[in-house]
Amino acid sequence: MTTRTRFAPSPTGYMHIGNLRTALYEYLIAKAQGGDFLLRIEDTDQKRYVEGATDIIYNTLKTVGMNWDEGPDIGGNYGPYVQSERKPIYAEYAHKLVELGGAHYCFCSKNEADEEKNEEMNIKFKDPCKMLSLDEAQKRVAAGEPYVIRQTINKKGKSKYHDEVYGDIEIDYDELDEGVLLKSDGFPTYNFANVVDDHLMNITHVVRGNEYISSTPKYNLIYEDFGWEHPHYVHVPPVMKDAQHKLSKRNGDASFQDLVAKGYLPEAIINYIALLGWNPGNDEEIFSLEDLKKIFTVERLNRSPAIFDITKLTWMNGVYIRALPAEKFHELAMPYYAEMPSFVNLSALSATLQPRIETLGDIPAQIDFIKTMPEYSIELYSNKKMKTDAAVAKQNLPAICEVLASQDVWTNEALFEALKGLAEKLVVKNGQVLYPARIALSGKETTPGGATEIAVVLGKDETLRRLDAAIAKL
RNA sequence: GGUCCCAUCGUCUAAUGGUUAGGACACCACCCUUUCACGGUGGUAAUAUGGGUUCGAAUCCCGUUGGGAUCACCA
Repeated sequence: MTTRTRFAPSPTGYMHIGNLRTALYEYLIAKAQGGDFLLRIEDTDQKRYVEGATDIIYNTLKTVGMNWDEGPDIGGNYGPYVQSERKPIYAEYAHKLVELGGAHYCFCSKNEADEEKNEEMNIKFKDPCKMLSLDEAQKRVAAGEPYVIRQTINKKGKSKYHDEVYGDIEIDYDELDEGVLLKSDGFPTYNFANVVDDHLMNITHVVRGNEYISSTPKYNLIYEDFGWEHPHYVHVPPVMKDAQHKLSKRNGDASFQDLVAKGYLPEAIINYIALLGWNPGNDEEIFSLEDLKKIFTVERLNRSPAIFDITKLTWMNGVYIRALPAEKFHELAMPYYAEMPSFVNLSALSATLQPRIETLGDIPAQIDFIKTMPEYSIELYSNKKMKTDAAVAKQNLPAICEVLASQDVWTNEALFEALKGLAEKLVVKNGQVLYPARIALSGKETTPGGATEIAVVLGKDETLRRLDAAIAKL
């Protein structure tokens, strides 16, 4: 039997990191076995539906390269793959479950059910409708009375099941709630739809957040009542924002698209979140999606929650940026160069930036001095280690200007040799030439690249112009 | 509150009864160096707690503490 997993998000807004990680694990479990990964949209709650949310799901999955084998857009043998389009199926099975004794009609209003509950929540809802005979209930249904279908739980003792991550789970049947399976609007709840769909779609491994651990026995009861085999369960711990709170889309944190907008690469994000709750068992930590497909195993999934650490993601993103082919990095950086003056040598700029940034979002702060020289104090020329100050600058800048003016080959190597030669001729340290030159060209204490690299980025004309201005300022 | 789950450096984690408790990020120091970064070397830093079991416990068992989840006509 081929392994089949599904990613079953509800289209209620942005795709957050925890969701994406669950999708990743689902994808990897399927693909590690050469199985199928499918996409199912769980839109049974019309109130929470957000326009455009499904597109975000499609786009996110596509940009990270997690292609699905079956789904709403591409079809498959087990469709439809949108739950709202499967409404008649759930109704059919719900009524069947009533016949089978696994559920019953309930005519209580929502409020009646709520009032039954103790404020301490330790009294279970005792549904009076459970006492109705099937005959009588069916008559009331036929008469058009509004109803829901609730699960019937008569079993006693302990329910047991095996989870691939948490091991054996035992929960007393008395703890289980006789929840609503089919709502009065005819839509199923998650509790029912997921069971029916996972069975009908031949899902072999159900991967989901560990908040479902305690309701899984209810689902198993439904599988049993229908005489179906239940799938393997892989419950995964949550991704946390801090020790107390799950990562949420509120508070500006970590949706996939936010991170991409901040200049994180999809490959780095995938790599990082794969390691949030899973490890390969050795010290390696840089993995492409293809690598992960080969080495992923559920045995190495963790049981405890993991805090999302943007600092480590940022480091990892830097690793990915540095590993990029120069042309590819240049292409990604281009949008950030939109305002650059025409004299700028953009490929030289990319070359100096690539080893120095960790996210693409770092670019603007690095290149701000290029478009316009910042206001700066001549104090900037002072550097103890380089043994320079404004006086040294004033002394050396004219000669620097002269040497550079006579340079025809405008490359980093050539300029560096020329200025090093000048330092030798003047019998000063390299830094006493290069440091003032860099300040004169940038007006900043730290810059991406040294004096000669910046000169190459600025081009000869602009370089000489800035040196003249600097001399005048001194 | 009932039930379920979880607990190793600040963070992600390794070590499935025997290790000086390992790695990575971050942090600090040094080296490299035309500033910064990259790269290199080194350092600070953890088994929540109390009992068992055992020759030996981070590892197995029980309690405590702390955290999380769940108890919706949300998923």
